[in-house]
Amino acid sequence: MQSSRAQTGVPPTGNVAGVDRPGGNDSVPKRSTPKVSAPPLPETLSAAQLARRERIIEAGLSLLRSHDHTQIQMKDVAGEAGVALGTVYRYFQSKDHLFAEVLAHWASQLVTNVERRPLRGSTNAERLTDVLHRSMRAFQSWPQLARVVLSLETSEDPFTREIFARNMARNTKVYVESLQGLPDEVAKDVVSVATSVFDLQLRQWVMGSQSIADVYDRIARAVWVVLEFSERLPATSVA
Amino acid sequence: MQSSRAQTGVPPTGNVAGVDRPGGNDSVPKRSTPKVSAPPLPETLSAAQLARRERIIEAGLSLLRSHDHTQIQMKDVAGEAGVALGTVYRYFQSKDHLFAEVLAHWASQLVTNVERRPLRGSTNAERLTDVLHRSMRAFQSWPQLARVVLSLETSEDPFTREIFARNMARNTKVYVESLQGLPDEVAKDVVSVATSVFDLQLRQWVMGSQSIADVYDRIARAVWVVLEFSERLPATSVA
DNA sequence: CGCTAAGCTAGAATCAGCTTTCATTACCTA
DNA sequence: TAGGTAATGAAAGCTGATTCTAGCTTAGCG
Repeated sequence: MQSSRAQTGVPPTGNVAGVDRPGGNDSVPKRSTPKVSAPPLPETLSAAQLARRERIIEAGLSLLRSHDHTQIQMKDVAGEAGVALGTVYRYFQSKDHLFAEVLAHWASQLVTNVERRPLRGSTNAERLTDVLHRSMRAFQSWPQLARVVLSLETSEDPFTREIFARNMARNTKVYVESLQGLPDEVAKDVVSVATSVFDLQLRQWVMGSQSIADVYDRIARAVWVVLEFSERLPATSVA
Repeated sequence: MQSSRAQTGVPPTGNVAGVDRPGGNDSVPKRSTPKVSAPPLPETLSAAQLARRERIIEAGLSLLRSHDHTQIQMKDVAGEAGVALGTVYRYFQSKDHLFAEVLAHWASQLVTNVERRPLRGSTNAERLTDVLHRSMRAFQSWPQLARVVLSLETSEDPFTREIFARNMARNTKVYVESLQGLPDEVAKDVVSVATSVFDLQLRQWVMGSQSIADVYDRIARAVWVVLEFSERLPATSVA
């Protein structure tokens, strides 16, 4: 189930073992059963249940149209989906998990959408910029979702992490595909940098410390700086 | 006081006006005075008060040695500092605010430290990589602080944002200074990208989805890719 | 020196929301 | 149609930040 966290040099989390509380508080470990039963995998559900699950996700997505996810309460989602609160928790481990699924749901629609119409531009830089700008535009038309992303980026919930990782992998794939004629290694590096820039710009925009115009500009600029160099490394020079 | 948030195209926060709750819940606004009085500026405090304030910050920093900030409760900090809980709130608007100051405190020590010993490397790429690696190493020896950073990056608290912005400006300055002979515009772009990469790598390491070795590697690689290009733009070509 | 407001302290009380529980009831399959 | 699983509704748990209260202390001042 859990995927990552199996690397080298993982930082000491410091919260795994409930050793001792800071203050004079000498409380007990308190490791009550973290969760009796994990939510069933979607694959194992009946049609009716899948539908119900879907309904819950769409309810969440729908509520995000007009409300920040921090304002949306689980009971609201349940209500909107026409389902009992407990039912929501049958399908989703936590609020984070639910919204991670919501995000994935939305993103998967987007990707097919992006794939539908071909990328603009004749150079790698132009194409990569185009994809990044498209992604940003998507968030721009639904800022609440951007907030969800930022919030989930630091979620500890394993389900959330899993979904999130899958999501990021998908994005990376799309980005990589916008690059042609580059050695795999180089393409990977370029995409890694592009992703970083996108991430930070998204955050700064959402947090209100950067105008959307600057965001687009910085993304374009970053791509330019990075790619124009990389394309000179291999023999094949563009333009 | 507040600095940013005055740009163009700020995204609709959606949580400013307590219009209507999603569900059928027709609760009242409940906007009791959000905060009667802001914490006094450090400059206006007596020596004894400054000392007390300092003591609180150091208590927070000290507790971070062995505990994640989410595990540290305000009362713990108060206890560690030998101060009443209410006093902590006299000096700091919120938990976020407190930890932002803790972070700033730590960072300011670091910076002077970095400035003390000259940067290694004869090229811009080497020097920038060196600074970034040093910064990362600092976090590596104190992962709890990295977590604080990630958490504060999305804090809404205006005090926190302010402190954070100042911090980031300081970092940027150090980074820029590692670059020599580059047009201002280019240097800015390079640093912007470098910062993004650093940020994402820090997050991925802290969240356990990237080994620390890979983190250093990716940073170096990113700098290489970016800088080796930029240094070819102006007349002066290195190596 | 005596007074007074502001600063402190120790605790207790609020509050908000996610999560969990539980007694029922509805549904599906063998 | 019995047995078991899933869903419902309502009502607690629970955790911690934040706020409030009442009684001391202390520094500055006339």
